Amino acid sequence: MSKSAPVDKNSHVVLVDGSGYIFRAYHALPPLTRKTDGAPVGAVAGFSNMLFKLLQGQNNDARPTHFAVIFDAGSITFRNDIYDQYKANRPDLPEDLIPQFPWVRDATRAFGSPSIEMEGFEADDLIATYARQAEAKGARVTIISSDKDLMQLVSEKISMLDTMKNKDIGIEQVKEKFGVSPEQVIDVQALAGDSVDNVPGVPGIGVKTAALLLEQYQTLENLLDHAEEIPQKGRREKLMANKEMALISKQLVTLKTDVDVEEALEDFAVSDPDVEELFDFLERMTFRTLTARVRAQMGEGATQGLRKDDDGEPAPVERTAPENITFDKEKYVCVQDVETLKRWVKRGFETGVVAVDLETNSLDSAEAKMVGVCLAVEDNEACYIPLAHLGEDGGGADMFGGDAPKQIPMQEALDILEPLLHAPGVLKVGQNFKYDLGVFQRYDLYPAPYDDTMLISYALGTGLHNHGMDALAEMHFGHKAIAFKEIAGTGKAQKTFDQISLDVATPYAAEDADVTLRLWKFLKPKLAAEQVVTVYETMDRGLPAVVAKMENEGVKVDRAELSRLSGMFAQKMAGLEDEAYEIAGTKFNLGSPKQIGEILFDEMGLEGGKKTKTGAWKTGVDILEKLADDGEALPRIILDWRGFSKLKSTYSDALVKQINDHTGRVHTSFSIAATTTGRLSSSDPNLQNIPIRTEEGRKIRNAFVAETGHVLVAADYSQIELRLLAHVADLTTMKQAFADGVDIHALTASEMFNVPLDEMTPETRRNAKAINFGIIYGISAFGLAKNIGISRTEAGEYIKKYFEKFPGIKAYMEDTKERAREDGYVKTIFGRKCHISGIKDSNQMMRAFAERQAINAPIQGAAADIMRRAMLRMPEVISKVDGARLLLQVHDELVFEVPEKSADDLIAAVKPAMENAAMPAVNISVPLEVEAHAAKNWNDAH
DNA sequence: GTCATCACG
DNA sequence: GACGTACGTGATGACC
Repeated sequence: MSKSAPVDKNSHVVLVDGSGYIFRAYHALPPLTRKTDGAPVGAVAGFSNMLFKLLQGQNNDARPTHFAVIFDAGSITFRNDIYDQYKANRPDLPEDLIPQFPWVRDATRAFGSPSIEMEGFEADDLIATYARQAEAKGARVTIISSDKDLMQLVSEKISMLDTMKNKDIGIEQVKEKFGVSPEQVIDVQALAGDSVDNVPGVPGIGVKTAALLLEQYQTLENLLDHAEEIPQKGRREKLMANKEMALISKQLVTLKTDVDVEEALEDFAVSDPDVEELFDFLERMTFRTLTARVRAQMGEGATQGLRKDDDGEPAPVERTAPENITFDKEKYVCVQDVETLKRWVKRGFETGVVAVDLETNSLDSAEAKMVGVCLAVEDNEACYIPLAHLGEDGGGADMFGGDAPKQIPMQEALDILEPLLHAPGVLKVGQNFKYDLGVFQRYDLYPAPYDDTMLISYALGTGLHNHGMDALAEMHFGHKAIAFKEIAGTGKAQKTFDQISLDVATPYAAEDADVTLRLWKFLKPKLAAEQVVTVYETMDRGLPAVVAKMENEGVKVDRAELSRLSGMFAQKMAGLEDEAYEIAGTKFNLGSPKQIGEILFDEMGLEGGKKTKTGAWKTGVDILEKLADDGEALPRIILDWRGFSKLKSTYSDALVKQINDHTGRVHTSFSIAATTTGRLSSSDPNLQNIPIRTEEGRKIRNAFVAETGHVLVAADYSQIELRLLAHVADLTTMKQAFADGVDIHALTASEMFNVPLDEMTPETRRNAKAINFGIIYGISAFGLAKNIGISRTEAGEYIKKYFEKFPGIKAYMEDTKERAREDGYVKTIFGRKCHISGIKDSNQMMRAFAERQAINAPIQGAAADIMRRAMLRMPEVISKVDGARLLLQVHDELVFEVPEKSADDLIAAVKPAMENAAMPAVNISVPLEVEAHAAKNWNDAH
């Protein structure tokens, strides 16, 4: 199948570590199953996608000229003759991975690539042999793998590529990892050993120490010869006692570069795959998306395009749209007269389900004007109703007046649509419907009932993918919708939708509605199948209308006060700059971490510098704080400057720019389906991170004010996450403390350190508080130690003590991790599923990270669920208080604006509604408490 | 576009 | 005694 071509300096040889890839794909990718029989095919899918991309040359700057996938054959190799324990502690293969091995080889052949393996050799040895052969002929080599054992091969000509992280591994990256150049990697590995492969190494010597020793002695052999000269007693003795082990280890980690291979390198020249075989394979695996991609790439009947041309130059990537018979854009209709519109409305009443999508002239929903409306009632049966398109751009003052296309007058069209939008018997379906509802609200339309496909997808589970239309259409239908960029252009010259001609606008706009309706048909039934109907109905479904209203309300900020603050911050910064230049003896940019690092550590030569992974000096708060404590003046100045700079650029300057011209208020955008835990997020501007912790920062909060005659009411849940932890982990002592209204951090301190409550020092309480938070975050000794500035050992003891004093916590953590491993997700007490990826990762660090996420998600998620439930009830709750409006949500806090005289009424209504928001779904075994205060500005309302 | 930093819960 | 970590977000300026 593959053909032969000479390998020379113009060649690019790509060698894929097939076996390594399978394991990583298996752990990193969702457990996809085959549609025909439910067989596990996740790793095969990941592998096939990667092959396709690599052969196209998407991951590399140059396409391969020679390409092969190399596998391990069997598990016994010549290394077991050297050391019988080699790879002896490998865990058994996961059951659902085993059947995928032969299919991965099938995939390789289907894509027209050689599949190489040899009894008695690991894939790594074959790769090493071929790579060195190609290098000798002057070719460039890319090894597709992230296996550190292959890093010894890296050279000027040979590099590695980690396709999962899209990360190139060259000489520099190897030096970072091992602290030595590639030639010395085997010596480092021989000393440090490897627990994964069960390479013994020298006990007590790790990579860091090994690199240090080799810096001095160059080679392992030289080091061992001079072992008795090493000054440190421990190292000397270990080295002398383990010479033999070190040498055996070196043999184990050294890859063979002279395997008597059966296939010649030249025979790896890429050639066209057998199209029939390829599609046959893709169909067998039921890979819809990839099939569409391959088809799009190849064009109908064509086999070119996947591979290089004969002249060796990369062929241009063909941009053929996937021919997808299910989407027929020809059938979309542009509605320009009243009679046709009435017929579409009638169709909507007949089908009872209508996808609705608005086109506007701006992404900013507080600003956007309606430009057109789309409806879809059946597959391929969709229309676009233009309402405010401008004429062709032709220059002249009158350019938008004269030649606008024929359109139904806006108000007339909306009057015809209104009965449909408000009909209780017609379900309106949107995708990210919050946006459309926000615009509709400003035209006094309130579509209901409605479904939101983005939220349905979110309720089905978070953490696997985002829930935007492009992702959903691609994932479920293998369909790539027209991108807005394609019709409007990019950058400064980008058109707004009202400037786009109707023949272009119609297919784009109608397609979105068509896709939305199909997504609804596909996803809605899954809610029941996945047992998340209650999640969707009671925590998600109604949010778009509530949040759209909040965004439209906006919040008032005091422009003059913010400007005054900007001036004040600028003055303080200027003063600090002068002081800093004085000390440093030179001018520099205080905003540049790079320059700060160089001045502090290179020029001034201060101790305690650490480097980031990119090799720059670390200059974070913790580092500078430490230097300042040691009596250095400059770090303190930099920290103060940074504080003012942050306040000025991110808040006082930025907020003024965000004041809407028409409303005079600031309108944020809340994302309802963005986070993995169920929280909302806020952006443009982010109003969920307005300063509060420092005195200077709180001045920003002073500038968030109520209208004349009104006040802001801030209502926040007190320690909701800790209360939920006490509930879900069934922590008896803690639950009792909450019931009794005891200071929970003081209680913790008293339990942990045996101090009576009335003798508690603030210091002790603060430490206990940090531990409480740590538990919620999936505590680690290192993290706790860093946070409260104690040793890791001490932190470890605290944690142990905590587990003793609060039995239940340990069980909760273990159970949660177990659930994540078993199911791939964890659930909140309200049933929201949060997928945790990486929980089975072979990398210990990734796994630990996933475990902490698993522990945290049900707690943070339950708090988010409760807040969602509370928000959904707010329209009803505040309707009894005249003029009360919900403005903001900050995770455990709601901010309202209300006429001054009604503030007490509002608090009386809101507080119990929030406190009982978990009911009736879950009866929390600790009381939830809400604190609410009213004031003229947000700062004083706390 | 990515990184480092820092604001919030 | 080697790894390198507290959970969830978004905005900024510097730098490539």
